[in-house]
Amino acid sequence: MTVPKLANAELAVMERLWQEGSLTARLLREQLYPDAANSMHGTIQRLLQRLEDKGFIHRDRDRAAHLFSPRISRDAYAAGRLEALADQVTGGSFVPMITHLVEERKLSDADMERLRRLLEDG
Amino acid sequence: MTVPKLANAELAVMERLWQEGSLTARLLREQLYPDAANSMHGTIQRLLQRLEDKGFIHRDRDRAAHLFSPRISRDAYAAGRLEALADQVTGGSFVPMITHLVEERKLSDADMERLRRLLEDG
DNA sequence: GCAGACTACGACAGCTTGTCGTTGTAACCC
DNA sequence: GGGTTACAACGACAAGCTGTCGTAGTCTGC
Repeated sequence: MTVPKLANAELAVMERLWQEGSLTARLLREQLYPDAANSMHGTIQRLLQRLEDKGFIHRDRDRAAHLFSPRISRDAYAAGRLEALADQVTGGSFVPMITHLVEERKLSDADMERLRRLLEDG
Repeated sequence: MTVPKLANAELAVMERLWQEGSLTARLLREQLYPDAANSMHGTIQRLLQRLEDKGFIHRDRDRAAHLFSPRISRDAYAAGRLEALADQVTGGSFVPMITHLVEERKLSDADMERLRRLLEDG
């Protein structure tokens, strides 16, 4: 599995980092648990450490309060998980599930059009 | 989450059912754990019960040894999980991750061509 | 009505995840 | 410098899920 799966709380942290670019642990706590106790600070540290271990974020140690930023974009993560899904279920090919989505009309007209243009360019 | 996630052992059972159409617990055990002890029979029953609870399989009680068959196709499962992934990460849209796959050239020429034809027809 | 095969289900260990407490350390203010 | 505040590092743990196993009950054919 090239791109590990993110757990819920980990994903919530990544959401903030994808949105803001980079944040300290304190800012993350304020955004994710606005009215929570200080104990949440340890939780954030734990989550950040695990995210760093998994290679999802970069830790800038230059300042006293470390600054965290994503190492992988949201789209790259989504695409990586899609690859993992394809490997696990459809022998590595994306076509069967996309076909199914099209047949079940789960794709909006706008999405269909965007994909058409994407494939023409490539 | 409309389509629940399958755990590893559950997916292995579904693989057999997708391949064979329908099987008894005994045949599943023989295929999945060829040289295992009889205790595995209880394991299979447990997995089948959980799969039934989640709505993945149909249990035919007509015979003494129940006959199990998929309620959802492989492609429908894959597409359902893809939907869940999109909902969780990219706000419900599939385009960003597929775009990323195309840009990173993770799609083979054959896959690209198949998708082009798929979108033209739709 | 007995043996063999099957179903139903409680129990549990291993793992992951989210949370919390503690300890050590760096910055800052007086 | 001493005290205070904020932060990093990390061990511990409960809860949930997963795969496994044991056991008790049930059905079937002979």
